[in-house]
Amino acid sequence: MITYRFLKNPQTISLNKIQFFKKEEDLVKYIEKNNLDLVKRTNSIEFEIIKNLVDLIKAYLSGKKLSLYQNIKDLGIDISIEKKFPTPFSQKVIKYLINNVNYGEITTYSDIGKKINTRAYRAIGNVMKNNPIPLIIPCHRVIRKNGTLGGFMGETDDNWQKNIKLDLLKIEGITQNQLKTSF
DNA sequence: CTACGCTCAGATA
DNA sequence: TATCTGAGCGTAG
Repeated sequence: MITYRFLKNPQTISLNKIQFFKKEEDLVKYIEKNNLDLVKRTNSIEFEIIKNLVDLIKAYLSGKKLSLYQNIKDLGIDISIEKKFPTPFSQKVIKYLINNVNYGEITTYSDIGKKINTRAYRAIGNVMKNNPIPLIIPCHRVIRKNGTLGGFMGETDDNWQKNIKLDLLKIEGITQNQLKTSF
């Protein structure tokens, strides 16, 4: 699910979150709890932008080699990195990730630490954990130094969320032998 | 200040 | 190999 706000001046959308749900039931609950407005707005600028965004994500998921981050910026969609990552440390991590880890590449928490000159590997993981827009900010491309996957969307145990991380890497052409185990 | 975490290297069996 | 332990450090409360 993608949540956003529609901005009036200039007319564009501000991306809020991208979330995954294990069951449809969980999605419905989330919508009710947060009182989300699901009305379709055809024939509007808003609809056009959203359609472009969804088309982009679908293209990416079907294997088209494109930088979601760059393409989405080109659509004029507001991502507000600085608001989503308010601290200097988290901005360093995310900016490194965006600017240096391209489609089909993987890196490790340890590598990022070396590049930004810190040993706070777990803290780097915590930044990723707080990434509200996975896929677009490609934290799925960051794995552990020993070749195992590491966590994804707040989870470190073997579960559906790590499978999503693995699926995304497979889509980008990462092969099993670039990872240590089947996980 | 305390507690926690998408980590890591080293030790142990 | 698998599991445990402490170091390490940014962040939220």
